[in-house]
Formats: sequence, structure tokens, C-alpha cells
Amino acid sequence: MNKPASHSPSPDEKIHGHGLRMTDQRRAVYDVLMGKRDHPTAVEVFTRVRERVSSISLATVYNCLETLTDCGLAKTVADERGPARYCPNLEEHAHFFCEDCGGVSDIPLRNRKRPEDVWEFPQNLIIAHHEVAFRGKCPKCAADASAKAKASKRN
Amino acid sequence: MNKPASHSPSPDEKIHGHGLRMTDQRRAVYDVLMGKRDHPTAVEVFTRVRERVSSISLATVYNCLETLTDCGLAKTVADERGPARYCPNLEEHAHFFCEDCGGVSDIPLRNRKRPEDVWEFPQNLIIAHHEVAFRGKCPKCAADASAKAKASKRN
DNA sequence: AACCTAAATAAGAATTGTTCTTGATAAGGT
DNA sequence: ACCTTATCAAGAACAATTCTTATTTAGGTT
Repeated sequence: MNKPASHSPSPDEKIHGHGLRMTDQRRAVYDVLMGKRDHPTAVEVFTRVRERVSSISLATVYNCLETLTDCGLAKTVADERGPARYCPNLEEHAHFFCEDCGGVSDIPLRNRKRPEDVWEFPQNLIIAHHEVAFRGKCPKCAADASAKAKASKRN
Repeated sequence: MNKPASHSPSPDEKIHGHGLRMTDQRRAVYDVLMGKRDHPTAVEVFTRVRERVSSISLATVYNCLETLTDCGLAKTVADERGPARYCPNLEEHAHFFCEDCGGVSDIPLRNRKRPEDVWEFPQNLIIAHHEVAFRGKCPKCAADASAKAKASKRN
């Protein structure tokens, strides 16, 4: 037994817990997700991982991402009909998609609030999880837009 | 001027308001959405519409659905990576996806509640809209599952 | 250390859902 | 009737993802 009595499981432990191995490819994909938490697509992960594991294939990146999400090390983020994005933030949170710059950011829950408080559910319905997405302008793009509006007013 | 002074605009008016025409195909697609509000996919709409407009093509169904959503007569509902679904409920609401039977249902907001109350947004962010999806077991499938669990316990 | 077995990978084909292209058809306005 | 533009059908094209297959790798076992 080489597992300390109690601590949050490491990535390797989570993978082993599912009867799988932590390979170079899986570790590299995980490191890429953790390294830049900008919700990359599979293709973006692919190009970043290739700098470390140059022989990796896109299909393997898809496989690794699926393994990581199955093992609870990442979540997939659906962006309407665009390519899926991936996120290593395991806390409960929503996502914000900027319609101008395309950026994606995490939105945390307020203290003690639960999404279930806002909607009216039928009796006896069982909620396993939820996905919440907001769209609009991120602070930077909102500022840019209002600066531009002001400038065009001046002319 | 043949428009009454004030009433909620009819589908035809909404379409005309965008400089477009209400054609047989568009009306049939709209009627299908209104007739059975089960959030059909484009292909499901296609098969239902064909009973009325037998010559319609799938591409035209896609076009009609896009036109209707552009004109504010329907909304598209993203179901993860599966085909998009369509919904004529224009009120603000979330969606519930049953993981057992695949059914989709509308979940209304509680009185006076706002989704924005639950999450902690950065300053100066502008929210244009949001999409909220819950997943789990619908009341029927939840009942089936617990009946089955009870039965297997008895053996 | 060689061996066995199952897991993991690379490469590319296949699939799915959706959009685009093209030429024909239809509808309003003059 | 004519002109202009919107709309349509049909199928090709496309993008994202999944599947297939043969090969490689890694642990565990003798």
C-alpha cells in the first residue's frame, strides 16, 4: 500500500483508479490543459501537445481527452455547434463565451447559491448535472465597443 | 396599412418584418414545431413535414428552421454533440434532457428569479443571453428505474 | 531476461450533422 | 407580360468526431 491515508488523488491515481495507465500522451495532454486554461479545442490541444510529443496523432488527442474526462480530470465544454472545448476546472461553474473575441472564461457560483433554486422543476425529476452558458461581451470587448461608439459619435 | 395598432405579431408578420416571405415550406415547418413540442431534430422535422409538403428537401428544412429562428419564431436547442433540436417556446426557459429515454422538456423560471443571481460575474461583462441545460432522469424514467431496483432486490 | 497478454497508439477511413453551390421555380412589384 | 429577387431541390462539400486496423508498448509471469 503506497497511498497516503487521505489526500486528494493525483492525476496518476485517478487514472489508475479506472484501471488505466498514465502514458506520456495522456500526461502531455493533461499538462497542456493545466498549463493554459483557455478552454482549447481538440485541435488546439493537438498543436500544443505536438511540441512535446511530436509523433502524437489527433485521434490519440481525442482519446486522451476522453480518458481524462472519464477519469474526472477534465470537463468538456460545448460551444453551440462549434468544436468541443476542454477545461481542467473541476469546481462547479458556468462558462461565458465572448461573442466578439471568441474567448471562453469560467464563471463561479455565488456562495451557497444553487442553480436548482432558479428554475421550477416537476416533481420526481432527478438532476444528475447541468451545463450553463452565458454569451455576450467580455469586459475587454465591452470596453472596446463603447470606446468605438464614442469615437464614431465624435465624427 | 393593414396592421392593427397593437397586438403580438403573427408568424407572417414576423417573417415579413425581416423582408422575407411566408412560403408553404416555412409555414409547414412552423406548424410542425407548434404541433408537437417535443424538440425535434431537423431530420425529425423533415419526416413530419414531408407528410404535408412531400417534395420538400432536407436542406430546405434546415433553411426554414434557420429563417424561423432568425425571425424569432423558434429557438435552437443544443444537445451536446448530437443534432440540434428546435423549440417554438419563446419564453425564457431551460431544458431538461432525460439520459434514459432521450426526451427533452422545457423547464420554466421560478417567479422573479434570474439566472444572473446565482453566478458571480466579473465587473463590466455584458450578458446577451444564456443557455441552461439539466440532465438526469425524467419523472417517468426515474419511476421505472426505482421499480426495477425494487424488483431486483426482491430476488 | 524472454514471454505473454491486454492496453494504447498512429494513421487514415468512415460517419454524422450541417452548410454550400447550382440551376430551376415561383412570387411580387412595375 | 416582364423583371427582379427570393426561394427551392438536389446533391456535393465540409467540419468535427469516431471507428478500424495493424503496430507498439508496458506490466505482470514464469
